[in-house]
Amino acid sequence: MPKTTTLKDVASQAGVSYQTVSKVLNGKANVTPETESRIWDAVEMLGYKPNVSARNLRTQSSHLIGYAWRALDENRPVLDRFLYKAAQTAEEHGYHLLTFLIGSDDLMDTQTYQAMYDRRQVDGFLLADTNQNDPRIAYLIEQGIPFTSFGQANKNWDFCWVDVDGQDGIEQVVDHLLERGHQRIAMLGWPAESQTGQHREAGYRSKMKEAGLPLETEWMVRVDNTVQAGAEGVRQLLALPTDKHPTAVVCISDVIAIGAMNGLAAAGLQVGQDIAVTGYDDIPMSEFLHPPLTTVRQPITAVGQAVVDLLLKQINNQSIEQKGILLKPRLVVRRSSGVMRL
Amino acid sequence: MPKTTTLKDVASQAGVSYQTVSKVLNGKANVTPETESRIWDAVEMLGYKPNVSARNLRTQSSHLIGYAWRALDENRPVLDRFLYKAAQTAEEHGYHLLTFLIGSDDLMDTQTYQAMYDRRQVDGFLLADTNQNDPRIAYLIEQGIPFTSFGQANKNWDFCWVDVDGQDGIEQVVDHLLERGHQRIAMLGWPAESQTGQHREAGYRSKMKEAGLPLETEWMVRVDNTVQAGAEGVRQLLALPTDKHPTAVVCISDVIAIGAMNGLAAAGLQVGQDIAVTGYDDIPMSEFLHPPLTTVRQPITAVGQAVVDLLLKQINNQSIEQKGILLKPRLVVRRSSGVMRL
DNA sequence: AACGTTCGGGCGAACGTTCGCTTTACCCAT
DNA sequence: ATGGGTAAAGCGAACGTTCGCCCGAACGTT
Repeated sequence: MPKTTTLKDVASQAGVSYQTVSKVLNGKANVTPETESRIWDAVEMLGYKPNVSARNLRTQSSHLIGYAWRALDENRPVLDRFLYKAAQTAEEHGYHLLTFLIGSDDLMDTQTYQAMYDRRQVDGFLLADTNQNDPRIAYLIEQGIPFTSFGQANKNWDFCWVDVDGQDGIEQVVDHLLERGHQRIAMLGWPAESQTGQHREAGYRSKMKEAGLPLETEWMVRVDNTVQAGAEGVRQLLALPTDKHPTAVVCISDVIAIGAMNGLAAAGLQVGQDIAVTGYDDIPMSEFLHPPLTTVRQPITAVGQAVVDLLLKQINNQSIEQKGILLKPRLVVRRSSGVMRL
Repeated sequence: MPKTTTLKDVASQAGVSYQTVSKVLNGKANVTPETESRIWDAVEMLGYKPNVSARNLRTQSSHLIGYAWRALDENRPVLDRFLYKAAQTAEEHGYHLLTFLIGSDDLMDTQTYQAMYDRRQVDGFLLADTNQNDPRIAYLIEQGIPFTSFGQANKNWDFCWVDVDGQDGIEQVVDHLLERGHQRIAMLGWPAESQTGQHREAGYRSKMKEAGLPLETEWMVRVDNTVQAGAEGVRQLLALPTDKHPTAVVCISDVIAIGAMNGLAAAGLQVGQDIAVTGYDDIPMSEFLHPPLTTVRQPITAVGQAVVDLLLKQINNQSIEQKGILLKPRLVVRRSSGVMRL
């Protein structure tokens, strides 16, 4: 193990005190240009890199952002993109992402967050997959711990979040289907607890209502976010009497849409021709499905960046002009929503 | 900001010196049971949590494992499972995963690893998506920095790795297809640089040879790991003269298999009936494709665990009985490999 | 000639641990 | 009584920084 070089090594090389080296490195020094360059030369020569533990101890901060993985679910493609951009933004500001695991036990989970923060292992948290009344959020607010969430929560809570306007996204989808002449539009949504699901569902309801179309309860099917559940969902729709068969199925995610497309193909229907299917997320594969999937693209990288920006402002006690940021998604039309035969 | 409680607080509460508290907490103390319980009570009462920065500074270790994200590629489903289990195993030993980003510039990348380690920000690294002669591996070996990789590399290099026997996996696939009577078996592989791709390809070659079947060069198509490329791959196969059309397509990954299935469906072929398709990875969706995909399931969680175990042994200077671990995958038969009509 | 000011840089202290060595007190054998 | 041994806990130092304050020299002013 090669001896690690410290400030003192650099100092004796440059012929100054080690504290002066520290100041120069942090740009807080008042030194002659030649002393400064002597110091930089020494730093370069010895390949000095500051020891983060020492710095963290002194500055009482870890320059680490905690992010908890709850489980490996079907939403990973979205979360991965989110995390990637978040990590990138964090690094631009000298921070890194620290991963830890939580389960599904609310009490235990908040304790995990608490432990991480109490030990000063992280300076703050990033949350995703939050629910309405998420106990983690309640806890973090109460403790005054810096955090930002991807996703809204209880309207009465005051905290930083970034979200994509799911209602708007589905409204764009339904508008698109209405334009193509569809009237019997069904929706495969998520279980009712899901807050994100509720927002997207609201988009479906509002546009159907606006178009003067009936909100048939049979057309609103709630399923888990898996391919299998999507296939099962369309099976339910196809079990309806023929005059109630939808001509379009709005799916709340691409994963479900893939299941729906499989299920419809298995029933002998040509997606994009006999029936329209739409998704949500624009996962990489969507473009290359058979047929390519009409879907909604969320500005995930913008979310990742905004979330980290907001978090760092909290950590560094900077003023925050706007605590909640709602971004608009964008409809991506492909062949799965076909052309309606009128 | 509530004042953080330190060893000294606990000590004065328990009426001992703070160093004694430290010893008790680390199980290195020689104290009367009653003193010990007084200390534990104080710890409990004040909710004391050790400050990791201070501990890290003192012990010269960060209890952090570095993992670099190279990019968001189609292999994420596998890497996510790997990472999840790695994080879990790490936590069982008091370590956490620290994420950082690298690009594709070899020199810059090794510098990033170097910087992370020199600052003592991490105690070691986990690598994935490695190539033959990966410069990161060369660098880490040379510097004597602890690391373990998911995937082998240059046979002449001496380092810790865990891998899944890709040759064996594809051999199982080909055996399965041969049993079903297939003779005209094609393969969609990865670009020739990919070491993992080479291993899997070797499985194809060896079994074809063993069965006395010709290795037609047209049946070996190399494509990128995307759905699109898979579809393009089968298009090439279908462009062959009819008597050279394969009856089975062995795909090197599920992602490519999905593309292949799409491409075949688009050409009017019934996968699992007119032609067999197999994948590799058993991504969550495979089971629910149309038809369900015959594929190879890798023991990814075992890999994640083994990789971390090996790394921690290096970090803690424990003896390592075996530096390279090769695990066997398992064939999962579903309907996409159909039943050959003989 | 005596006196502020400014510049360049040194110095001590502290962040919260861990760890090895010392000290105190007590017990027992001589 | 004296000494040796051990158990229990204290003590000093160190890990590598950052930060505020102090100090000496050089300078110009009255």
